[in-house]
Amino acid sequence: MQLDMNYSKQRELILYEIKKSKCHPTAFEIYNELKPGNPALSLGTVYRNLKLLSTENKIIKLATPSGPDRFDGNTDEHYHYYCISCSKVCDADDIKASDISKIFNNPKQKIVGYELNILCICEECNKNNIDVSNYK
Amino acid sequence: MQLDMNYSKQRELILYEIKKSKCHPTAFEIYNELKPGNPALSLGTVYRNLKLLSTENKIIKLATPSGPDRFDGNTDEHYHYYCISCSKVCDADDIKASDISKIFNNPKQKIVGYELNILCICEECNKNNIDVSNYK
DNA sequence: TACTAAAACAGTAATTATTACTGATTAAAA
DNA sequence: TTTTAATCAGTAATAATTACTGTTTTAGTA
Ligand SMILES: [Mn+2]
Ligand SMILES: [Mn+2]
Ligand SMILES: [Zn+2]
Ligand SMILES: [Zn+2]
Repeated sequence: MQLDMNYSKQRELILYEIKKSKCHPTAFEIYNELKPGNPALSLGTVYRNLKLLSTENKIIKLATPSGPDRFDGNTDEHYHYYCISCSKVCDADDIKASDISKIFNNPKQKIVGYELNILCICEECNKNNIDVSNYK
Repeated sequence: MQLDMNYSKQRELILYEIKKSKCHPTAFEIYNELKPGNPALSLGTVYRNLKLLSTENKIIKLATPSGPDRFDGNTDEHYHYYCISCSKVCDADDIKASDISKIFNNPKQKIVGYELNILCICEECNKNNIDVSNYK
């Protein structure tokens, strides 16, 4: 895995962990995953590298409707399902930026990207008949 | 302005302030706006009421790509431009939920809404020729 | 390889955003 | 009215994130 930026053992570890993960982990989740095998790792290092990696476009920072920021190793522009019941974040692989841009008519702003969270009840929560009247 | 929930002077003030505002203020901005005319108002009361008002669907809580939550007195489903240079949030009035729903094919999840932030350089920042290579 | 400078580290402190607690006040219900 | 429940202000606590500091690691160069 190429960093294209200054190397450190920790930076490589953190990037590898995010790339491997499919569940859009938080900084703290990444830290907890790596800590057992790397006891000297500090949470500050995780935060610092997540910020650096995202400004270098190696990863994407996701703001979700509630809770801490999440991180995504898939840097292709794509969008997310967000379950309002269990807060799970899943990729919406079938929606493309070109589809979204189609719904505009001549915005005055210069558009540089989209963040789309599709609020939903995920399959699993739906099976469990979650009462959803309290949410939103 | 009807509350349809327990009344308090502070609750009414806060709701009125959000409804009046066009700029999607943060809790702290609302507090600062109201404090001079209401010296006894506490920030905790602002947070508590913002949470209550949004669970009662009187207002909407907005998560933005960075910074604290913002609040919106317009509860019609609508979407936002978010300037990556100055963090300004503007309504995207021309995009409808039905337009967004069109771009799906049979999601497994039960969709309950969308949060779309259109990342952009706003008109004003664009005029000022903001260098944008450092962003995103 | 050895030297130097820059970057990154761990550990900790500080800051920001938000929520929880407590005893006093206000609103709603009886 | 009297009673009960909700809300308040003020404060403390928690969660998320960033900043600081002295040490270690990496990178550039002789
Ligand atoms: Mn993703
Ligand atoms: Mn709005
Ligand atoms: Zn779920
Ligand atoms: Zn701007």
